[in-house]
Amino acid sequence: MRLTSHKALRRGRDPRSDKPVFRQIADHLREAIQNGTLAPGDKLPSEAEFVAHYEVARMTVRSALQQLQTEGLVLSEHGRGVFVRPRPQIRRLASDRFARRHRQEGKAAFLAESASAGAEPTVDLIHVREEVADADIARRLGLATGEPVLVRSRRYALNGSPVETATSYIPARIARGTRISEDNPGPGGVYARLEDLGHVLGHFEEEVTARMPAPDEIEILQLRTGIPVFCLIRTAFDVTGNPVEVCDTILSSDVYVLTYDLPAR
Amino acid sequence: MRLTSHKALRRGRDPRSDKPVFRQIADHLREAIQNGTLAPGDKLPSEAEFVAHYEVARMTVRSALQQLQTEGLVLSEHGRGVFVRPRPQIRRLASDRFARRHRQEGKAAFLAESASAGAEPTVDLIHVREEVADADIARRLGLATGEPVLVRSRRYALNGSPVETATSYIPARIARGTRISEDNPGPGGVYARLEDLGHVLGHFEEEVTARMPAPDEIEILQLRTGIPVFCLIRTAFDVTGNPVEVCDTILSSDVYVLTYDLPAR
DNA sequence: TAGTGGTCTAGACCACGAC
DNA sequence: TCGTGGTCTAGACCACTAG
Repeated sequence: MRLTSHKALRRGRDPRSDKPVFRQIADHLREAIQNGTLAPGDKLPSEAEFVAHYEVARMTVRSALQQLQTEGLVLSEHGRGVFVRPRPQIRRLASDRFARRHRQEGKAAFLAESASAGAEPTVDLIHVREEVADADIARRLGLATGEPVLVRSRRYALNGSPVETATSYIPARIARGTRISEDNPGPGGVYARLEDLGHVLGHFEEEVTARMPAPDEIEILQLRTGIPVFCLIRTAFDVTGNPVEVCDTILSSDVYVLTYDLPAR
Repeated sequence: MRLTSHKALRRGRDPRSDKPVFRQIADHLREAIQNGTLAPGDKLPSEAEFVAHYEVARMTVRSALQQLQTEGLVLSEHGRGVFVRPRPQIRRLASDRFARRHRQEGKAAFLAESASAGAEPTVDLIHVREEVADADIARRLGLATGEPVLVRSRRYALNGSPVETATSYIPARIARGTRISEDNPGPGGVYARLEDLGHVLGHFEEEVTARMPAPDEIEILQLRTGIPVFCLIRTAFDVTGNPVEVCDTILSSDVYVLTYDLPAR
């Protein structure tokens, strides 16, 4: 980026504006990013260059850059510089992604979709254990208080970048002693095993919320500042209407577009 | 909140931690908020009190508070103090919210849901005009380039607080000269009028993304720092599979839970 | 080693809110 | 008026990256 002259900004506030100086600088840069003057991946001028150009203190420049960072427009790399955030490859999650026809191809949902998108999927951080369900999970699964559930946690990555964590809860009375309790539940995943066991799936209910990530989520998903997460809580019901599984998923929101089909009647 | 003594934090960094001081302060406060020591609505100690307690510069305290603000945990009010963010009343959007049986009650979706939730709904900022569709809208509506669309913009509020903006795009060849072009489209809303005109609705496709809001969105939805927005782009199809409307909706994510029903087959 | 961003200090003046 | 947070300055030292 070439710094053009903005005399009005020098020596304190622009008299034509009551906006704080750091906001005016942030607005300049935001506009440059949105109109393409600064393209994704481009390096911004250094803080020192901004200080010289605008004739302000370094903290004022940093406030402007911080503002853009919390908007998710730029990212800073210690020792390298500040860059316009590149747009990651987008993953679309379709509402039919748990349809039986997909399970019958023998692949779990994540692996099947990734393969078709041409990215290299990996799964790690698998923990499988039994616990007493917390109040919310127990309510969703219709469990008695104190009833045990099987908890399956895993993290999914594409081309080495984490994109999603998921934690499944299955009543222990269903899962105990079956392949669902093993690290690898086999072809088609947990849902295929549930159907093998006679719990034919009828439908799913999915709740979607969004919020800023907690520090532990930033770490596990390697998130950048300014990127919210989607929280999905999905309940699987069998054909008789009984809940058989709850899955709590955290998605990095810059990677995902969720698509749903809604009925008109 | 009563400030307990944290000698380890005084006089610079805790030698047992390589975390920056402002992060340690933020972590303390985050924990107090999450374990309930600081309840929603509570006032935090003033910056001056933190400065005296931790024996750090004011900017260090402000960095910690800024951190919590971008996480959406606290909000600051100029001249009053910093407060633990109160949780607003939640609205659930169900996937059957555009079902015909709801339209037939004669109410548009937003008003019908709000009434049942006991909140006072208002709609303002209505603009109705004809424009040339941009590339994305034209693609979704299957329009020729340059073909005009009717654009309907409005903002919805509950009990005086804005919660949602929506912009509808309807091909002008369908809407022109009908009640759809008027400010008040009549009972049941635009969808009811489309069906009156013979465009019987078949289904909707909804795309959900989340991101940090742009400054104009912060203003129009009166958002606080640290709250992402949902972006919904919904396309309405008639029973013959032709798109008849696209609706672009921005939701404040701390007010909404989206719920969807997914098929298992 | 030079340049970058990350943290921190110790002040200053201002704008807003409550009393 | 006084206490609050908002902005800004002019430095300092540190940690990371690159050549």
